[in-house]
Amino acid sequence: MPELPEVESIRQGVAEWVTGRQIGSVTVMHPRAIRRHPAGPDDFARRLIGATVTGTRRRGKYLWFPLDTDDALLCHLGMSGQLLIKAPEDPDGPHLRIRLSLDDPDHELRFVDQRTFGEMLVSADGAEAPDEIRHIAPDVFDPGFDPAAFTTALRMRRSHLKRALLDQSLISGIGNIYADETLWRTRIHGGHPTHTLTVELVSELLANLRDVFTEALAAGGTSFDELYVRANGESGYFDRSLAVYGKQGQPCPRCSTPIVREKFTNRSSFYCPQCQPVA
DNA sequence: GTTGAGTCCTGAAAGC
DNA sequence: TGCTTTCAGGACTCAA
Repeated sequence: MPELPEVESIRQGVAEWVTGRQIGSVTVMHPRAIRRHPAGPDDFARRLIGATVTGTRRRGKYLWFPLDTDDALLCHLGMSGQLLIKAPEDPDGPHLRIRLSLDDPDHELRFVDQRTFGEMLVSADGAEAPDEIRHIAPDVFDPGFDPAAFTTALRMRRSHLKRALLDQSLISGIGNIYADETLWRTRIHGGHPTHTLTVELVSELLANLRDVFTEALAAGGTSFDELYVRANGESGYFDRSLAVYGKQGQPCPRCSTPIVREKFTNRSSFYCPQCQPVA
């Protein structure tokens, strides 16, 4: 499940292979992969063919490839999306959704997505900042991220903390795994009312979030199965460092109390009932 | 503004 | 063994 560290690992992995490369051909194997490109696969391909990729950028879980046409190829990996650099002669595999050939005879870019929650689209004039993600807030590593503004916005919410952390219009890049890990490090329950949070606690939360992301990025991301791999096909190994996510019944690394799993906003949440008492 | 439910989808795992 | 059901997740929509 790609969250910020996984998406950033993938961005770094594909950058050297696509930057400066001209797109040769585009094949859309599954229409759902471009469902937010309403003009259809022919238009999708027409806008890409002949364009040169000028870089790779990311905001939260979205990444995009600015093009020399001022358009951008925007991508969200959803639950199971992968961007892979492959040799053209490598077998397609059953979940190949989009293939982009480059002016590099030995490599091509493939969008592979088992569960088809991921998508690509061409954003018109989106090279600098695609319109389609203008509602996505900066992530914690974005130079435009304002901790004071985030703290104010969070405390003005009448919601629960975990739900707010997963709201990409408030802060981006956080998914279920890193939300649970950050909450555990901050010793706070996801159901904590946002309007009762102190400034100091939000500051501690953000510091822990940065730490979790930084450590995960250094590990190449979290891989539970083959659904997340880096551009070179290798798995990340941060799952070995997870304290609570997926650890129900196992001892809390801090106090040895068994980790609890419960449904929260239609998602599984994992927490230590001793370290993170219900608010 | 916020919540909760529903939708999309696939494949593994569990249940029968 | 084979079929059916459940589950996992992110983004989005919609009714309340």
